[in-house]
Amino acid sequence: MSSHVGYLTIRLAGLAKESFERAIEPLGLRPALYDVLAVVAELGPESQRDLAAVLGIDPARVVALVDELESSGLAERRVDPDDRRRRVVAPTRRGRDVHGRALRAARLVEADLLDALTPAERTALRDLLRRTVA
Amino acid sequence: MSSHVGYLTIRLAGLAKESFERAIEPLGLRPALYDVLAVVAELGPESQRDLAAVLGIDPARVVALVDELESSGLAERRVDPDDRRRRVVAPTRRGRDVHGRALRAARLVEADLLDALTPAERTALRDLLRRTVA
DNA sequence: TATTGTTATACTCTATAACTATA
DNA sequence: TATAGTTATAGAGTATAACAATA
Repeated sequence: MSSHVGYLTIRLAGLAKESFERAIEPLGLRPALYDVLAVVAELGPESQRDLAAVLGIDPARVVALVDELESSGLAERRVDPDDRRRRVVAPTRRGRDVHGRALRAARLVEADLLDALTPAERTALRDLLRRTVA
Repeated sequence: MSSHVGYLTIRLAGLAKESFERAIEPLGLRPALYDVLAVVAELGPESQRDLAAVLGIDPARVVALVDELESSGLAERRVDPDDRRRRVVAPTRRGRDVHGRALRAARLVEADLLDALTPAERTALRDLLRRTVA
């Protein structure tokens, strides 16, 4: 319909998100769960408050997401001995494994998404997007 | 966090959508309402079924959206005399006016979004996105 | 008194199926 | 019987405020 950058970006984001959802669904993940798992797997254990800050979401949402990760055995809460109000969220061994699989799935989705572009064009697109969101 | 195209695209789409929502909110529109109004204003009157097909949404959703456009005086339903099951949706004069204002607001949002890029880079980004979603 | 996490509530958006009226 | 539109219902996702435990 329109070929404005805003419109095209929203459409491409929709495609990317759908493909990503399909790719991580067999791992028992949704994008929101992936985000939490990725932070604790890549940045190391974090308190729920810090997780909320990093992810830019409300601390109340983190509760339910960590509940899910915990009940599917991908992460666990540990009470911080220095401040017993804090629950530090850490990935389990299986959580790390699933995170690795999800990362690889994401790379495949990305390659498929950019199928029509040459390597040089992919780099150009990435750089333009990076400068625009910065 | 990540600089994958998929992630950057989802972030940029979020920014674009938020800015667009803020820009059209004073006009009494949300993105879904804007989409319907844009189709009837740009492509001419359409049946609700055709609207659903063009927009890629369920006909049941169109009902509520057209209800809203109608009650805010931006569009109106007319029974098709040739097939009295069909309701043709047409913009009112005020609907056309609001659509024009929303379009201009969208152009400002777009310019603001691409502030960091040169004109040549904006064109390049648009072309790369267009080829990727195609 | 302030902060961390939790619970409860409500609100938006959307998907689905059942229903009506016309054909 | 098939189609256009409508209504009702339920589900996911999220925002908000009140609450309990700890500092």
